[in-house]
Amino acid sequence: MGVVRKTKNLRLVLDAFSKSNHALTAKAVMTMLPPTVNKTTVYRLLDRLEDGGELHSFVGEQGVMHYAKCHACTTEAHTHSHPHFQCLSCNEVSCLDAELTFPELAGVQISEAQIFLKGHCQSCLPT
Amino acid sequence: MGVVRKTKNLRLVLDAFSKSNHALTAKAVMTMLPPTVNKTTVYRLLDRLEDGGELHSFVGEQGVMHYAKCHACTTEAHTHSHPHFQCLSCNEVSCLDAELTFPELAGVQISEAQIFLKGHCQSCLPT
DNA sequence: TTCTTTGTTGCAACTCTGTTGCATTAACTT
DNA sequence: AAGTTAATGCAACAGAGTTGCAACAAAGAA
Repeated sequence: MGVVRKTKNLRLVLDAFSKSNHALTAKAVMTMLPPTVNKTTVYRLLDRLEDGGELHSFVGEQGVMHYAKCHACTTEAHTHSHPHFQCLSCNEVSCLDAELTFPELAGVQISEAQIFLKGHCQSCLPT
Repeated sequence: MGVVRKTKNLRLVLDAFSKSNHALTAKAVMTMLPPTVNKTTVYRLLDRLEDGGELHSFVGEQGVMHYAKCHACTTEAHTHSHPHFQCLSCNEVSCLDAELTFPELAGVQISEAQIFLKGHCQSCLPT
């Protein structure tokens, strides 16, 4: 039990993430798949891929789940503590290659961090 | 136009935030109010208080909106860029008094930051 | 190849957070 | 007190995500 089958839909979802270097919502993935694919299937595929370590997820704008294929992370070391970034011009969400360390904070012991940054990406910055 | 009236419900919501030093969800606020108060009213009160600078909001766990009364912030300078913290034991969400500065990150210009940390609070840490 | 097992998909219904339009009520002004 | 305008309740709705179940398809066994 627990065997993940490499179905056509699963491959299509992975293709979608390979094509765009950005993070995608379930809704965004659906538009990149044949319209015959049910939304329940998409949610389940994303869950499966996350469990399998091929994607990681984080809460983005408006509390909507985003999924991304992280190039820096291996299946073994899945410390997705890198920041995520949304450009205020093009609205694309992407992972940033940076390790953030936190200073000692008032009496609390930190074990996880979710950092969501907003600003302007390289393509959208005035030259 | 635009006059915010100090109604009974508005005062009750503010009281709820004064009583707990933690961030509250709309749902949590509802349980602290008389059950006769409609949920729509609660959402509107929270919006009003945020517009008026008495509360600030942020996306917490599971993408759910949290509201908090921040002691460090004045009405003029509402840079709610401080981190928010959730204890993995007691699940309470609170504001941390810390200013975070970000290092230069690969080609992007950062203007906003949402930091959500998880760990263990002082009360829940083994002594 | 065919049978059987077991994982996958589609569908419909549902949960949960949050919003909107509209009629009614309550606060503030004069 | 009367008029104005904001606040409230209600019902219906919207969007993200989940669940139960029947039908289907992939992988292995015979």
